[in-house]
Amino acid sequence: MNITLKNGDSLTLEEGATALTAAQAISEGLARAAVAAKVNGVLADLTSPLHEGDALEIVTLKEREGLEVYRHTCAHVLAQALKTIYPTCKLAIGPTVENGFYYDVDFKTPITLDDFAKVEAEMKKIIKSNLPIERFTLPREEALALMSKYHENYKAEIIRDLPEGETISFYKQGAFTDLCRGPHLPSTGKIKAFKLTSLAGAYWRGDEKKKMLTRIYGTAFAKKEELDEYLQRLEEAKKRDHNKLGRDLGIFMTSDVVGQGLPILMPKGAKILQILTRFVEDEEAKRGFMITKTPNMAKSDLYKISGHWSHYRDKMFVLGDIDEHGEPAREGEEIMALRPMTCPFQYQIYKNGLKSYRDLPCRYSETATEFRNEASGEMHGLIRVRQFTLSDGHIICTKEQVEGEFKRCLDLSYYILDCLGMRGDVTFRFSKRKKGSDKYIDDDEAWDNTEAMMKVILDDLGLDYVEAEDEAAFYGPKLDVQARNVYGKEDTLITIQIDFAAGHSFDMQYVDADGTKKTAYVIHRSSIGCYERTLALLIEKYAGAFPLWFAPVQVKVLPITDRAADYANKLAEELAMLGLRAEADLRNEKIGRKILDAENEKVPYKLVVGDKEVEEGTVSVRKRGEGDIGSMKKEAFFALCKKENDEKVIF
RNA sequence: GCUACUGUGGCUCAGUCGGUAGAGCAGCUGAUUCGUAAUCAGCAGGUCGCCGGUUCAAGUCCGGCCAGUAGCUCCA
Repeated sequence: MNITLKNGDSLTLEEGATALTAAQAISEGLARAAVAAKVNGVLADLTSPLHEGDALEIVTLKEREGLEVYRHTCAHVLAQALKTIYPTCKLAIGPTVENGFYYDVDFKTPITLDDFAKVEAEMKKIIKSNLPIERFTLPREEALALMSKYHENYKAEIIRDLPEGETISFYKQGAFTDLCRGPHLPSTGKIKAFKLTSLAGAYWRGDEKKKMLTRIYGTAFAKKEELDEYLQRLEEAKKRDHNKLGRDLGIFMTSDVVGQGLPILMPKGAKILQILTRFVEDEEAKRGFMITKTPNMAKSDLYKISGHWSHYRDKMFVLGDIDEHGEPAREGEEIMALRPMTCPFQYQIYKNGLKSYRDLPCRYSETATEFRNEASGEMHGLIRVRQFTLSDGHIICTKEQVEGEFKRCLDLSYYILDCLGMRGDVTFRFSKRKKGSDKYIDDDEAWDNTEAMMKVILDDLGLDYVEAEDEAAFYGPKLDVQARNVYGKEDTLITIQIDFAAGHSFDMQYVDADGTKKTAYVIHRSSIGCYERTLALLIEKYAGAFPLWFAPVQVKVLPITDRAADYANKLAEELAMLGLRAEADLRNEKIGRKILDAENEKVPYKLVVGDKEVEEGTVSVRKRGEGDIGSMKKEAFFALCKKENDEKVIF
């Protein structure tokens, strides 16, 4: 038979040939490197038989898909090892993830990290025996029978949920058989470098009402060196972790007696946030936003109108005793709650007086502190907290204005991300509802219309986005601007949302040109996101070495002896008068020590001044990352520093 | 909230088999006034996260709570 290869060549093979024999026919090296194949564009086992006219592509570990097959097989080896050591454990699922794989297992008695060595040793044994991996399929009933023979009720549940007519395949290696779609390596001996990395709990089928299983994470690479390099990179990344670095640099702290999810911003952290807040408020004002200052709490009445009382109450800090229906526990008691968002407050401003179509779009914005009672296990440094400050804004406009306003919001966020140097670090997510879920306002038509409207806007902007089901707000779809932390975990930085419901629920209307009253649309948006989270990502991005314009201390003046102390103080004052942030280090220490400390503080510029500089009115400049860049007139340094500050230079 | 791990002076870490704590850095005091990544000496600093239990004796063993970390669920 004849098959075609990726490069267009055709290859003649004997009947019954597999992808592996085809690879062997091409070269022994390719056959050794091969881990899977793509037959007519579909990823398949190397052992899968070929047919006349098939298009074949050999997949190796150089390809992403090859590495995934490799890791997936490694997950099966893990499962086999676990079954050998703990025969009573039940296997759930074992897929690959971005940097490795995991297997969810239901253990009779939970295993601990100490057991990893034993499990890894068993895995090595399985790899060393180089067991051939065979695929076979079964009809549904027989598949169920096989799994019940092994007491694998999780697997049985998966089989029952498979659509009618779906092929049910299994992979067998030695005495171990697992339900799996595949593909897999041809034998276990192909695995060269793997490691079990962590242990965690995970709910069966991601449902917190279902049983929590034990998830064992691991990773695998083509070579030992690559594995070591990966582990090394992970260690390096941890050094940038904002939760460690932010504390070391005196940016924030936490206190047991203050409480979980309530970080305390220290002078340096507060300074950075002040700089960012002023910048954002000014940029918003330039773009037509009106600043507001609304209360941090309100009566439950307000949240009842917004829908938060029914959709969000369990996440709110409620002041006063309420029953399970959210009603006062004692008749007549007034129930207040800290605000989880700003929207309903700004709507009150809109509703203060009749609005004309000439008043729209009405753009409100506020540096707003919000409170959300997150579950105790959710908190994480500055990324996930219970009290946070957001540049929160709402645009109330006509339906026709939604598109233009939406684009303006994204423009502003782009500008801010550019100034922070983060534009290249973000990805976009179009967050939609899940049909039929009771998490969302029940109005299919409005949802369909609004999601379609947002899609048109996103496509028109040519945005490269991923669609995510079941990620919308309860009142409408969102465009989420996503960023990753140092561990690769993704979080939402900025969000722009279209709300079709608020206009109705809050009765926000305007008088149109024809004299009739119409209901307004609302865009919820944040221009920089939550400041605490943004700060966390900035700490990690720059490893604490912030660009000059938002560095808490921009210049450190280092006098060599007491004789230069007055000059150093004067320099710091002159810089302050120019709106720059400078400190003089007047400690009785040698210059080398002062430089070291300033370097560790990650100050962008250090000015070394001694008798010579005092006499000449010069400064000897050290630039962070470059060292001594020579001496210059103090005015020349002021100009250079001011320019870098005003132009918001990013490096 | 769930699973696993962690918690010793401000920071980084020692602390054997249970026998009431040790170092370096930082801090303070003094000396030194020094030219580009750690000057020297001395001093002080800890109810071992908190509460309870076992024990003649607990930093060490057990339980509960608090806080931190990774993951799940949730989410800006």
